[in-house]
Amino acid sequence: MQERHRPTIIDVARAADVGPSTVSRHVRGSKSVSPKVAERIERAIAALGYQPNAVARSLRIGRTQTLGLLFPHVNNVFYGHAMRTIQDEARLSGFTVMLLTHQEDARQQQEQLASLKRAQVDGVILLPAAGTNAAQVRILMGNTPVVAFDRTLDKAIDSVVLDNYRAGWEATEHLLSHGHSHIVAVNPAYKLQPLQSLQDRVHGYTEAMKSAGKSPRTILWQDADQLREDLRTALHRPGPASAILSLSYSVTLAILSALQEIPFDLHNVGLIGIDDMEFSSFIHPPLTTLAQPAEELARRAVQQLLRRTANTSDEPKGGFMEKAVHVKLPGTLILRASCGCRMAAASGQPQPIPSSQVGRSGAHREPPRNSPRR
Amino acid sequence: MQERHRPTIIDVARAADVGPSTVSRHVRGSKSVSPKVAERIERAIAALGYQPNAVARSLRIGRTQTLGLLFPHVNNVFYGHAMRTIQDEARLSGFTVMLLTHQEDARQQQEQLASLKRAQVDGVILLPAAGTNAAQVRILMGNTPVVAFDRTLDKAIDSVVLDNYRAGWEATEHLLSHGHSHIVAVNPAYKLQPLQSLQDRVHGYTEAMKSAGKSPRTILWQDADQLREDLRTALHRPGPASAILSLSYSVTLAILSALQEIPFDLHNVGLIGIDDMEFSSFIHPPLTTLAQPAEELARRAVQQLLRRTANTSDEPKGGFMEKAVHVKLPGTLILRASCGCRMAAASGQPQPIPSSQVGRSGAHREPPRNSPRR
DNA sequence: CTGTTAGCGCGTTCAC
DNA sequence: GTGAACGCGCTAACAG
Repeated sequence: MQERHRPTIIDVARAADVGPSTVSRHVRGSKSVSPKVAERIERAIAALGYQPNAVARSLRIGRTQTLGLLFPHVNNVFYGHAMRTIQDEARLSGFTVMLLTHQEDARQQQEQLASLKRAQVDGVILLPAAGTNAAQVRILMGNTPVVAFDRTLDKAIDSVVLDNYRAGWEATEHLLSHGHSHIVAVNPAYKLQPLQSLQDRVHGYTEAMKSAGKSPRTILWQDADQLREDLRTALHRPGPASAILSLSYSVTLAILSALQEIPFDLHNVGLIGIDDMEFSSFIHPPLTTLAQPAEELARRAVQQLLRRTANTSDEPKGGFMEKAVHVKLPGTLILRASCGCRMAAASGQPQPIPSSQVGRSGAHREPPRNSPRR
Repeated sequence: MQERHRPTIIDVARAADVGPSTVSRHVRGSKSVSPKVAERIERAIAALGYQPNAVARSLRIGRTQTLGLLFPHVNNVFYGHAMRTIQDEARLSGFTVMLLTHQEDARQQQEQLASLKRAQVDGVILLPAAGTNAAQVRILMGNTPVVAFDRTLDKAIDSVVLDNYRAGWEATEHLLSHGHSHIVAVNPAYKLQPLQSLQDRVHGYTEAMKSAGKSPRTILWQDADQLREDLRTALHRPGPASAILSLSYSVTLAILSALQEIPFDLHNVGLIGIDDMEFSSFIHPPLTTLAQPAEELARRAVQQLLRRTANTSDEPKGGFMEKAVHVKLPGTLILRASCGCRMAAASGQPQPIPSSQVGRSGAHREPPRNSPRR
């Protein structure tokens, strides 16, 4: 014999012998309810097992207290870590998070965005697929706030990203400081428009090389076979590359695979990957990486989004919405052995150092104050 | 000058000069709307950029067309893969998915479940935290269908899991077939009640060892230091262990760390991990694993859940709800080098074989037909 | 401090 | 085939 019908606020009101609005006030924590009444309500709630219907509440107040999260996928420590922090941070402000993935596909991304829009989320944190049309996103989302995460989208849309130029610069600097002079960078070859973030990393690399008087060389990764061959020649030709800079997570994976097939022992070449991996320390030698400040990025993104949602519910009269804000945070070099820091490996523990300090150490030059072109 | 107010069905009705209910019928694909009227409505929708309000609709029809997904976290290939498939599968039936994480914490899990309940999801796929009280879950969720994924919860709650007993058995068998006779299994030491799935794997291991006339030995992993020392003694004592069976993803990670610190070269010991890892092939030697059939598990879970939601909206009179169904699927041994299959390693490509075939190959004995105790 | 009333946007009878 | 009216569960005015 189970109850046919979820108890509503009215059932509770009846049971506690009060008006529905009093129950409503109480459950939302208003202090203007007398202790004795509060007590009765409390008991009624417990007795009936009442739980407020968030759907009805949302319809009434016009907000869902839900944030949409649209990521490419989740098989990446950084994504997972960011997602978790976003969830925690959102919960602190009473928001829940709805996570969707678009698999790096712009079409799927639009679909998912539409479904977030229909679900009336109060805002979305978007890690945009390559080739995303920012204008389309804006049109589709109307006045639902969007903040771009990890990859910028448009100068009109808030963003929170790694300082990619600096990341490229600093990783390169570190390799140079180990005496490597032939450093080759590996970048994905995107069919459509390339990712700005990756471009920036390349640019950081290029500038660091140039200002050290070395000539930059980039390998584009299109498929496994081609990458393997390109790496083979780069590593075996006269005046061979002595170090590799991997510009992204997926590229690092590809490089590792390729090296294994050549086969070429990682011990004979320097390697730094931008973006840390869960298993960086299990590679031989353990991989030095430039890790993104996941928590901090996540927190900033949520904060920015919540700021917008607060304004959105306002009338957009007078001041309207402020200009877009673009947050750019430095990464952290995690020194393991693959860059040439053998001592770090021997000591057992990797030595994370904020990359913002790297630039100040004697061995490194400061990168230019501002990343070029916005 | 932007529109103050999202267009509603009434705005569309006015613009098309019809009644709201006609618009409603049309948008939901009813055929009983004359072509000319349909045309007018279509135009009005496009002109206003109307999008149905899912919140209002949900309130009205009492369903949200949303499935809740509650996972421990997402930093695990299997989880990520499963999550993605669940999303795809759900979308095929017009459902969207809301993903939350509980960080292996029963308390957080309850909170998240409550929030799913409040959000009125039509069903939830739960990968339960260790120490979950099944009764509590049932009470909290009321008649919202729940299916346990990857870990069983209770015989009254639907579940879709790997055949863990068989997995333990087959992984052990494979090690035995390489001539290893001192095989040690490593299992996490849970503070609270242990996970049934892990118990089953241990049991499979134990039985396989016994029926081969060997004596099973299990190491419990409590913390890094203790594990390292236990492994050290197991590997160095007279009559040393020649192979290790890791019973879960996180344990494999711990073992890898420990081995690195001992230090002990993986080439001198056989190792199989239950649950595949993204980077299994980058370990030296590449790691043989027993992978879970993520897509199939995911699909089955969604199907089972949707079957329940269909019945739930029914009146629970007559037949009421059928008995819980428990799906158990075999895993797949992915042969790389760490188990002793050197040839597989040399050929470059790992050789996945359905574990259901393993038992039939000459070198292996059949596991008992049914897993013991339910 | 508390109860009454009127919608939020939509789907669904039920008449026409 | 089509429109009018009611209500899903809750909150935000208002009265009192």
